[in-house]
Amino acid sequence: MEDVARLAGVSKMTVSNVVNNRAGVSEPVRRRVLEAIRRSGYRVNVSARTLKSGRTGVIGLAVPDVEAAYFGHLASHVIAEARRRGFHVAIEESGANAGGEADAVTRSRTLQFDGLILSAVALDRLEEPADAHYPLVMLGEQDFGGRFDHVAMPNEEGTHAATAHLADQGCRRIAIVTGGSLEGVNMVSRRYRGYRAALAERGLDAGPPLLFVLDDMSMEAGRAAAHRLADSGLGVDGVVAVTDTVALGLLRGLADRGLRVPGDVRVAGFDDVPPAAYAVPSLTTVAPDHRWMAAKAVELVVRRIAAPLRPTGRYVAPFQLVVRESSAAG
Amino acid sequence: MEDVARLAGVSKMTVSNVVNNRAGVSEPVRRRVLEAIRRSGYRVNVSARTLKSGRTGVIGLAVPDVEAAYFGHLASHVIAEARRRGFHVAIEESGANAGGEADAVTRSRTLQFDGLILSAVALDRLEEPADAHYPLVMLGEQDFGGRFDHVAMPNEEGTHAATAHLADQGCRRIAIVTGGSLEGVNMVSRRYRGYRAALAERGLDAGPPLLFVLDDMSMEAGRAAAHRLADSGLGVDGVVAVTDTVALGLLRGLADRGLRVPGDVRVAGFDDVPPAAYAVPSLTTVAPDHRWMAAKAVELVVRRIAAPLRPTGRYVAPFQLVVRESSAAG
DNA sequence: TTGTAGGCGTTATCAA
DNA sequence: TTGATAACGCCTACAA
Repeated sequence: MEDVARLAGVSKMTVSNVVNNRAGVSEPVRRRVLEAIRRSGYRVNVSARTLKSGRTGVIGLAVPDVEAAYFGHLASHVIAEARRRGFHVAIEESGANAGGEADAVTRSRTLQFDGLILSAVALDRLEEPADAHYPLVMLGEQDFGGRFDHVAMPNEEGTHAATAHLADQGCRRIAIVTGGSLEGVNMVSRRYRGYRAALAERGLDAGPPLLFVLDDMSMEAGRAAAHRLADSGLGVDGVVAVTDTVALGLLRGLADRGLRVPGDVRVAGFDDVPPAAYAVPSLTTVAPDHRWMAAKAVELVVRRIAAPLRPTGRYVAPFQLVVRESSAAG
Repeated sequence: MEDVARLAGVSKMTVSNVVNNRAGVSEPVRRRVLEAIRRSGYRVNVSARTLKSGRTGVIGLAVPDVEAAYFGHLASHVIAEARRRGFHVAIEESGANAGGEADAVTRSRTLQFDGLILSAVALDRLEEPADAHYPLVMLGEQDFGGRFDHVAMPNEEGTHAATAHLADQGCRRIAIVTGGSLEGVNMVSRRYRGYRAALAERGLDAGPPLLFVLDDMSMEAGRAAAHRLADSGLGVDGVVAVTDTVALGLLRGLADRGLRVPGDVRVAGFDDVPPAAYAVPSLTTVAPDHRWMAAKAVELVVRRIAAPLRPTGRYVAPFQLVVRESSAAG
């Protein structure tokens, strides 16, 4: 900066004013400075600016697993929306466990992200006594008792719609394939509740034999569940999967056992990840409005960065049930 | 930091020494300082440290599209390897075009990433006169004339192996579905060359009618290509797809037209993304060693950060041809 | 309209 | 083994 100032024959302060487009710099001086910047290849030092201002202009996005299709999808929307608002996004991987998610918060502050969007799957009790007002927006399904801004998925509503749809297509023995804990309030328990409610309304069986619980929510686990389901002799004719990833594994596992979809079994997923539309058969699924969620989450962090003490809010994403081949009638 | 120093009754410098695990601090003092840190909730200010040291400890990873399965896959390996070496990874989206990729480099320097791994698909002539020694590692397929460290895919070798395999399975009319420019040296032209070579060795047809060029390399484009291919009357019995994403779209498009895979047409892809194993039918594909590539790329940036002037190198990833249902014999 | 002084939090250097 | 000082590059506040 000093070099530029010398080259242009002005002070550092004038250079700063030009760089930041501040008023009060005469046109000829401004031009001299810009020329000097160009010639010297000067570039502002973000660290110095950050040190002074206390802001980095970076929003963190912590997701359980960057590899999962769903998160790539989400990330691209968050990046776009943040850019629109003049922020930059840094993606963090938290691992799908409470420790990793708590670490992500700590790391986010250490790295001085101005705020963090945390797609939490495991963290239900987050303790942050030291600095309770770090701008933190929860994205996901758990219950945080109103302590954080929270963009939620339409978990119950979505699964309810998917289950009801399968029933409407003629399914009578509808299983659910899910993972994680059915205790407490989280994605899994909420989706399970939507499934139960839809079956109850129609007087259809629900009970444990139709409940398949996975160790994790991977494609491989979905595939294994399909094998168990096919071998169970339960006469299952419909399956609600807790996520599309699991559903895609299911489709594969049912194919392994020679079961036709939708001929023998109808399947519905949740998320509408891109591969869902291209699977063979294409996958019926609950499609939350990801763009809406991303935009909302970014809006909330940005607002909270500006006003750390404003009251928190909870917002549920709108969704559509996208009906495709995997649940076709007849 | 001053607070901590006061609390522990030492100087800021001693606090710094304790925080950084430097030798030359007596045990009792160290303990006092750690206790003071704990009580005060002190956290180092990364910006200040960066300002002083000129290093952020962050490596950028610029990918064309965070949404593509392949890049999520890659990113998770890069993150793991970087963490092992004490670096943090920031993921950037460049858009699959030369402008976006050049911007990614500029942004990387503005944001003061210590180095950048650039998965370039469009950038063939990168000009950076101002600061030619920014640690930059190219990941991908283009030819950079030895100006950068470069981790390349086994493009020709891989496609050659896939094409030869289809021929060995009995295919006689093998098409290729690809995208982008066949001019110059890039991923697409390299893969095309591997395909031509394998066909030539076996005296099989190649020529333009069997070449399907896409506008982009999306699933949707792959699907559309399958429709064109099915409607072409060319009697195609094998297809080499330039990527798995395209191949998965192809499988979908062939299903749309009632063509059975592998019964009527055999298909091979490139990348071995996770969904490839779970597709119906599961996809035969060229599987470059992604972990190896990620590790190599990180190793190269880290080395170049330490020694900006060392000579550049080019490294080609090892690969395996993973044979699955989509190319089964008979 | 432009310039000067001081400080953001850290660490390298050198002195005690 | 510990501490004082200066400097990293920028920006706020104030003075000219």
